[in-house]
Amino acid sequence: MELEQAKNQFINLWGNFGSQWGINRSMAQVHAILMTSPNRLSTEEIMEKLQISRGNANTNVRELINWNLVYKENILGERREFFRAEKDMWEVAKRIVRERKRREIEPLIQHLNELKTVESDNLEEKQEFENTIESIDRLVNKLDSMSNALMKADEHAFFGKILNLFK
Amino acid sequence: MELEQAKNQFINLWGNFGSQWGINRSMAQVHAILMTSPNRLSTEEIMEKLQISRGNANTNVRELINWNLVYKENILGERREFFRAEKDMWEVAKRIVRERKRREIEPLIQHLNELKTVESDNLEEKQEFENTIESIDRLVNKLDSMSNALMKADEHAFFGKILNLFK
DNA sequence: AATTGTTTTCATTTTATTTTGAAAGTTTAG
DNA sequence: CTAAACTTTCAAAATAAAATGAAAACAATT
Repeated sequence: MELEQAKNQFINLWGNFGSQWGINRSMAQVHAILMTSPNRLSTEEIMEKLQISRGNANTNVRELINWNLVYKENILGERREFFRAEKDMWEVAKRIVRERKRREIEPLIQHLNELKTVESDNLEEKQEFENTIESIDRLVNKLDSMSNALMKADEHAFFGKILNLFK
Repeated sequence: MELEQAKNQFINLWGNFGSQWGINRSMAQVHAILMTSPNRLSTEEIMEKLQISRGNANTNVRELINWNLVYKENILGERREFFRAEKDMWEVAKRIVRERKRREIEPLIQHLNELKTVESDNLEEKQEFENTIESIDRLVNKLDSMSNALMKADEHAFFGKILNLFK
């Protein structure tokens, strides 16, 4: 396949994939274009290549910077800003996990805690509700340990070996 | 907190959480109401409790059944259908992972494979692109092994112990 | 301190997604 | 067979989310 065509397909693919996981299409596409570009790009170039507006490009680049997936990078003697994506995908994955945990899982745990004990005359319903919340809470904590383990997996080579045992 | 209030908060919480992860709000809410109900519910009751239309209730119950998170369950002598949610949250998590893998990750792997080799005169860009795709491919496969391992984690008690080492 | 190049903001518009509800379809039972 | 009970479908409406672009803000340069 021709490179330009492949890039377009990839931008498309990554955009769709993102939106299935609650990341907006443009943000994923900006990420895609930066990931596949050998050099840093200006806002102008991003707008151009993705055919999106200045506001859209700006917002999503900044959002990617918040997620720590993209860096601002100056070019000597150039006034405008250039952007470069983190290219180590394992690093990217870790940062996404870290960020979604912070933004979504931790608040979820907070809220679940508040729902752990309720008052009611209907003992059966009360029990059922508390069981459900308790069960979700255990799950969330389990997933939390797992993700912590995984985030450290690459520091501990033997973890990778263990994973393969379960294949 | 009073039970009814807590249930409402939970429905809300679960609905929001779902939509951050690409599951639509009503579907997550139907799931929530079924998870916290001690008895199976009819479409009518779901409509009533969530204040949603018949079409909406029907569509999302069926979708949950497709995801294998909800069962149709008859009551003797009752003509209409009743629904019950899987209550073991670890089971729920496994089914969601399995389903999203099947629906989203496997097609992604397919597409990435098609992008693995490209033709271009611009060797630097070609290289950069191939590296990125390769890197994503490795990541996706790594995550795939991990999720396979995790899905079996509960069958292998010692895996859980290992996870804790990384805490 | 005025000009120019650049970034950011945000009210409005556009697009995408979700929900509705009436109609069509299906099943059950007399 | 057919009426009643119930489920499914889907075009249209409502809502939510994302994108636009012009104007404001900012920063560097003269």
